Amino acid sequence: MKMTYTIEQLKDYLKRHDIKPSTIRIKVLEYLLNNRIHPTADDIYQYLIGEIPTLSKTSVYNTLELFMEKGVVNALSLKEKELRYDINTYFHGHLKCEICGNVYDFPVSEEIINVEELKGFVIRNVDINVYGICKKCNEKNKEV
Amino acid sequence: MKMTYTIEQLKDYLKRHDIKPSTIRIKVLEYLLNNRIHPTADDIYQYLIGEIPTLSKTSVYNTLELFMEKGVVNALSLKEKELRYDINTYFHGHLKCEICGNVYDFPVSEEIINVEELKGFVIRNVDINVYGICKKCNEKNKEV
DNA sequence: TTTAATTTTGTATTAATTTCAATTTTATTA
DNA sequence: TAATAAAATTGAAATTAATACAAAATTAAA
Ligand SMILES: [Mn+2]
Ligand SMILES: [Mn+2]
Ligand SMILES: [Zn+2]
Ligand SMILES: [Zn+2]
Repeated sequence: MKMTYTIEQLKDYLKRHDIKPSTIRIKVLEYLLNNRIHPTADDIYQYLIGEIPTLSKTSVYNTLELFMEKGVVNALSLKEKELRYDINTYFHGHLKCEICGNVYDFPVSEEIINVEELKGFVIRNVDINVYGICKKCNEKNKEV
Repeated sequence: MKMTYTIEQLKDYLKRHDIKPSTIRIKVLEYLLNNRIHPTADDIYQYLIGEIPTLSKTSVYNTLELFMEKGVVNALSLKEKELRYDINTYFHGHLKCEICGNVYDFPVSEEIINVEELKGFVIRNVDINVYGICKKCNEKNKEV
């Protein structure tokens, strides 16, 4: 894991989002910022248990719940059992490769929701999820 | 429930999708065609148990699984616990009202996925999910 | 320090979905 | 038609991500 943030930066990030910094919250934030792979709660737990041996999974869930309330992360509801979490809250779409399981970002125009049928709706959130095969896996397939 | 399909029509619908028609499959299909509310497996079960008292929930799941394989329905993975099922497999978006819980359709241009970043990807499926407040609930709110 | 507030933990619970073997129904063959 | 094979359905148990919640630990305030 590339270490690109100081503890002070992480603390400030949390404070700016109205979150009191605790060890666990700082570590979860650090993980999310340094691993932009749309991890599941378990991904985060499995990594952090190596750093905080007393960590409970409930704490990871609590932290992510708080992060969601404060707008630090978005949850991705893809066609899979577990939720994934995204520290990038800027409007964008997701592609899940059904071969390798990776979830990639791609840009989406906000124009999508400018349709007559949505006039009168209050839009709080938009999720664009694409399922298919990523470039890498596609090229690997051709070789065979 | 409006009854708009004859048993023969329902049987043909299944046959055209390479599905052997059984009583349960016909009933589930009929429910889906007549109740375009994006129901959950439990919605379907709760209604059909009144018509088929011996029905098991597993059969509803089995049927929906088969329907998905054969392209009769799509599953909607919204930000909620249960999956919903949609007999309308034509490309369109969904809006979930966070007040009344209803899920509405809206048209989406397929242009969305024509972005440079998706070149090289094989796209199998696109989900557009919007969360907010529907017109009805919004107007009800204003009154208060 | 003492007390109060907050955070973290661990266990139990929930609930949608899946698994799978047994049973029932339907189709095929003799 | 009866016997047999194949397919569909059932029901109970297992799975598992997420939640509830009270006790314990940590941190902040008085
Ligand atoms: Mn993302
Ligand atoms: Mn729909
Ligand atoms: Zn891939
Ligand atoms: Zn509504």
